[in-house]
Amino acid sequence: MDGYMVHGILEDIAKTSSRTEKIAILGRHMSDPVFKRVLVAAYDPFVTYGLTPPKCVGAGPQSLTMDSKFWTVLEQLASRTITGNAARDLVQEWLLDVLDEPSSKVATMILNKDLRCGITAKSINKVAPGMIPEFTVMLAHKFEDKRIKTWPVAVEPKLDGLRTVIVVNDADVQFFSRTGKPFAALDHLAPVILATLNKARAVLDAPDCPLDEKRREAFSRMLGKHGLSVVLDGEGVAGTFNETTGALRRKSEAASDTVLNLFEVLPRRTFMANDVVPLPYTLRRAFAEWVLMHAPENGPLRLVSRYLANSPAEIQSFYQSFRDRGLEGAIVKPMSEHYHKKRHYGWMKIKAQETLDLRVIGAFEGTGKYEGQLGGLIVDHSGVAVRVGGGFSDEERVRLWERFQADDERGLTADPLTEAFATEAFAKGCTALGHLIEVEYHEKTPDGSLRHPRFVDFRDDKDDLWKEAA
DNA sequence: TGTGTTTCGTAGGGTTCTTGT
DNA sequence: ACAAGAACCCTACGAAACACA
Repeated sequence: MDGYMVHGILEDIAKTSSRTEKIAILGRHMSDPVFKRVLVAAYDPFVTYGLTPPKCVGAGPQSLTMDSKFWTVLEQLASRTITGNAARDLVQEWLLDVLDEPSSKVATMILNKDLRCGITAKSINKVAPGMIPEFTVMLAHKFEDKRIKTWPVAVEPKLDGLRTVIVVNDADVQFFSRTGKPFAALDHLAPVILATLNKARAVLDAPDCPLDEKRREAFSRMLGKHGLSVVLDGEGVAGTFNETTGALRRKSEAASDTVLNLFEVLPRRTFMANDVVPLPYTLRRAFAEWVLMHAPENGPLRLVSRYLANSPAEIQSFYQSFRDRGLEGAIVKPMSEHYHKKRHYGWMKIKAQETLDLRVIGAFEGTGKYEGQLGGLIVDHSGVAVRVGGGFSDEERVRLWERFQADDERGLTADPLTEAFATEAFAKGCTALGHLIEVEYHEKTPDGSLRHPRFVDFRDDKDDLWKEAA
């Protein structure tokens, strides 16, 4: 197979909107080494190339085959042997002068880490299990009380930091983000983790172990039959959210003030090899409590607290008490649910929803499938221009982009961040600019912007200027 | 050497379409 | 008919790496 054929197959996959059909096409070509290499190069999340390729179409002589030197170029980019302008120039040369047109297109898509045909690692792994490495953890859905079948449910505080997953295999301790990227800034916590686990192990093995035999057996298996073999899951917190992201990503120094707020201690082999760790929350919680009993007091390892709620009202009151303590929200966990390595209703989050009515001062075009449509609206939030890019339906993106462009041609001259802007927009009959929209968001950021802003609706009804005109 | 830009990563917010129950 | 899965848009912000004056 060569670049021409790969490109043809990707076009076939792009053409059909049916997922089963996409997977069937993938399956027909999965045995080809070039095709496989393209898929892995594009979708392995642990390989990145450190640049955005220039938009250019090749007219060179070479096709992308197994022997192509382009694979070497990719390796050099991935290992950052070649970076910066040198990387940019080399890539441009390959895309323009070396590779032929279809191969150049495929190469560009690889560098963009997106083959533009409606597939990702999930679909590929369905056809060829394990081909694309995936690192997944359990995530929470939004809270819905109809999901609760039995009471009580566990309610835990939700902390605002970075998800941290710690893999312990004997004396080897590694720290990962929720997507499997290493957190080297936490390596200094390995000794305290090992000490805690070893202490727990010693108590289990002692003749005067306080646990009954059945429980001792179960905990012993969960801790690892031979040596230590567990995965700890929790939230790393080092100050505010921004301080935490900074500290944990920093390579130059250890994140020494980090507290690991742990909520799971899972058997490592089961975690690594399966999509589900088939142990009920109650057992996992009991095990985590018992393991972390052996952590040093007031040290960096903490077990997140847990409360039991017997009604939706009790859940809300726990949530409110967490908010009053300055915490981000609550996680609700039905007691019999297993640990699923995906977004699952076994965990449900409750978070604050704030809303504001803000004036539209601009707009921007979308990218990808939203090219030529609205990417988002820009609003004035007490002098700070905030980009609101979520919450629109596809239809609204088309309509609003047209409205904005018509407004744009009216040639507004006032400073967008002043009161005069709305007056001028009104005088010139704008249909988007100068109007109020309701924006939902998570919180105000230290810079006076909004975290996770999304569009709700136009609110001319709340705006004297436009209300009178209507 | 300092300043600005790009890339990548963290966190999160959504809509749309297909498939499975 | 409804839920779940998958794909793919969008945000703010920090660190690192690089470009350029």
